[in-house]
Amino acid sequence: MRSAPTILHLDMDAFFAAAEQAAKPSLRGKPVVVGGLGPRGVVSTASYEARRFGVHSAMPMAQARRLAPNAAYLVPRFALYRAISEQVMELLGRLSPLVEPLSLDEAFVDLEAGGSAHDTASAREAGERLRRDIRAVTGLTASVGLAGSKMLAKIGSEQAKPDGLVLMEPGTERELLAPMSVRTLPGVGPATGEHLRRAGMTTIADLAEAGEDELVRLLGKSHGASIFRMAVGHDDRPVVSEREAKSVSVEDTFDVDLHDRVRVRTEVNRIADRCVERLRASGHSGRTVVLKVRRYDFSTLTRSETLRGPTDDPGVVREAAGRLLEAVDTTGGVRLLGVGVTGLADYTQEDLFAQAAEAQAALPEPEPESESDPVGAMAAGSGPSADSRPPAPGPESVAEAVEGAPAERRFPSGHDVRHAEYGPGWVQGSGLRRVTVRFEEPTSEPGRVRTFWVDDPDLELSDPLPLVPGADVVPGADPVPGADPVPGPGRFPAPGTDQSSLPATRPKSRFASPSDSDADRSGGSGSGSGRL
DNA sequence: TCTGGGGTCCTAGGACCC
DNA sequence: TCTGGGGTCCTAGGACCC
Repeated sequence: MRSAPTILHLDMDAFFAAAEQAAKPSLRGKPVVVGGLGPRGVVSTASYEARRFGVHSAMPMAQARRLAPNAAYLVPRFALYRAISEQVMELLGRLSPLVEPLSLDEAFVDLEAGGSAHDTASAREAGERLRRDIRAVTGLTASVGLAGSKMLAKIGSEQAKPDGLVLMEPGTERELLAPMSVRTLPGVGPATGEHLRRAGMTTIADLAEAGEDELVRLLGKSHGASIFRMAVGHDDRPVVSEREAKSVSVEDTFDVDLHDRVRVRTEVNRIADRCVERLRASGHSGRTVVLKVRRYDFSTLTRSETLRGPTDDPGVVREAAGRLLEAVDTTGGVRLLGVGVTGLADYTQEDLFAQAAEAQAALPEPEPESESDPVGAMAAGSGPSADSRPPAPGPESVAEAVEGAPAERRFPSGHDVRHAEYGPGWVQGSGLRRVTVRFEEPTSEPGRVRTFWVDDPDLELSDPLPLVPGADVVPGADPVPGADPVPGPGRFPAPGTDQSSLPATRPKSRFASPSDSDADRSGGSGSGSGRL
């Protein structure tokens, strides 16, 4: 709670979908839906054009397709979003050392702590300048809320959407909040909202009037008290830049329910390995292993086991998860499996027993390699399909590959490719061993579509291109002495300078094997298709 | 063609300990 | 010598957020 609106909340507009539209000229102004494309996928982000059809986040993809059959459907490309996010976070870092990222596309900034604003006028100016800079550097629009507290800044950015700025003058918070729905408050979701509605409270004014005791009685001590404080405009939470991770987990929903107990077991092993990979990558070990099982009827249960000490050994985590699985009834089918690790130690430390075991094994003759290779460990237990499992979809989807055939290259819908002759483009759809590519790039005119065999040697997957030419350089920014002007890891790869500066790639030839099409009948499963 | 994946925080009961 | 109290850890589940 402060007397000047110097807490800023930034929220990128329809982030994933907007990033895809910026990367793919033919999708601009069109409905775009990003999310899981499998039979059990849900929507991550819908562009504003798609929202007009009623499509929104968390909606089952099947429902979205019914509502907006002509939208473009794309899988998320986190590498791209991360690269953009780093550019944005870098801009925020120029405003203040106190930046609290909430996700790839959202963050709080304490402008006062950074000396970049001290009153209403300077805060508004900083917010508008930020929006301009984000647009210049990323090509995307963002919304900004400014207020004297986190809660109000966040409500402000929500109201500002899309592409706007809302500043809430301190002192006016209670009257601003009064008429709003209880659901506006962070922490009031469907369940709490329904609970409150049954108690006759629908607006924030109702909450303030009810009083703290009543809300505590209704919602419990912690939740009730915090909701009451928010309802009367009190929120003293500071912006904190460093937050320690508390858990790491990996989960998979299967395209069809698993019934075979052996298969369930091997999937648990696979998922445990992936979880440990991530655990190690984060520089942690953990003490409690959690198994999550969602059954055919969507009922979900978790089982956990706390070890004697933290571990980052894939074998130890596998075995714990396996033991936990023993105690779970899976008859009827398993829809989802997950493995998580909590009780993180912020350093990597070998499990004592594993260490002892290795020491034993090493006695006759030292074998330094034992388990330094999580990928190898992964292959060991996951059978013949350990081959190709690129980032994308559900575990079952490899089944598309023809049996007995050599591992087929996958071209996930929406991903960037480069063709030796036609240059950069993106996968519009694939199936029946064909890939349909639209040849365009962020800075080009909308391009044309061609179809190739998946094994065409001239076609290969490529890294995302920057959305804005020379995007790595922030305009008008004083270079900080000794500092890398580019966000470090995950930055955009250097554009192929020769091609990207040329005008749109214009295919000269009328033919590309095996077929050439302008209409987009890729013959695929329909993924990523639609009239563009 | 119903319902993802990665997280955080809170509650509540039982075990265990002093 | 009626039935203690409080703190901490572990486990399971649920609400919520993006």
